[in-house]
Amino acid sequence: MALSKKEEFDTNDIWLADVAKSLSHPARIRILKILTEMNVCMCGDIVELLPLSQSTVSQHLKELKRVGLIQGDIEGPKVCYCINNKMLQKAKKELDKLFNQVCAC
Amino acid sequence: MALSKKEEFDTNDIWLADVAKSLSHPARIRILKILTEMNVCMCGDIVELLPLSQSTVSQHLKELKRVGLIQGDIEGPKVCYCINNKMLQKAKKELDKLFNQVCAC
DNA sequence: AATATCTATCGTATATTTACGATGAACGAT
DNA sequence: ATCGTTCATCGTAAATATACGATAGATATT
Repeated sequence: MALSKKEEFDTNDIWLADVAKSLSHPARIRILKILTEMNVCMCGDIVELLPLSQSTVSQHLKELKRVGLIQGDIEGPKVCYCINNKMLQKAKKELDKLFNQVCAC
Repeated sequence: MALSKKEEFDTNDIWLADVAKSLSHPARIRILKILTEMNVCMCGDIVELLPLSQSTVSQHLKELKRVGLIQGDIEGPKVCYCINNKMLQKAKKELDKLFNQVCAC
């Protein structure tokens, strides 16, 4: 694609698009739900619940961490993942704002 | 990537992920806002407002049409694009549901 | 110190996305 | 009938995403 033009858009639209991107794979939506149900859990727990390899799950976790929707705290050899409520609230708020702008809801 | 595993997930999660994917580029978020402001408009109008070529804008419109967030009605040589309120409402509702599930909002 | 466990990262293959110019199809106007 | 306008699609190139196995690093346990 030569050069991405994404950066030429509005900062907030770029951020919203980025949040949407992090939600754009069913595995990552499932991971958010799992982390909510379990409160906290390790990568290995999630691997057992998904039809994906450990390395692939790790990549999906990385993507969710990148935008800040989840956190990972190292606990010895394990990594304890959990929801980042603050960022999810922000995401919800901004998505709501978008939908209120573009849709007569 | 060999084979995509997306289809092995829950149908609703797949749909949500697909909606999120359609929102995962700032150009497409901007297009939704433009269509709301203008009520209806042609592809050419949008091209003038974005730093992208006509063919690229056409692709983005196609992606939004694919998930049903917008509609395109042919009017002679022109195509009249507009917001699909019904689908945006559904998207908003389902995203709300997700956030209410995964976040203590 | 050696071992087992857990997870991130590397290397790799393939699929998809993003971007553009060029072309062609559809239609209105001359 | 020809011309101009509008837009989708084709062909193409490069970037990014998805998936896996293998490996390496970190830390508990023995």
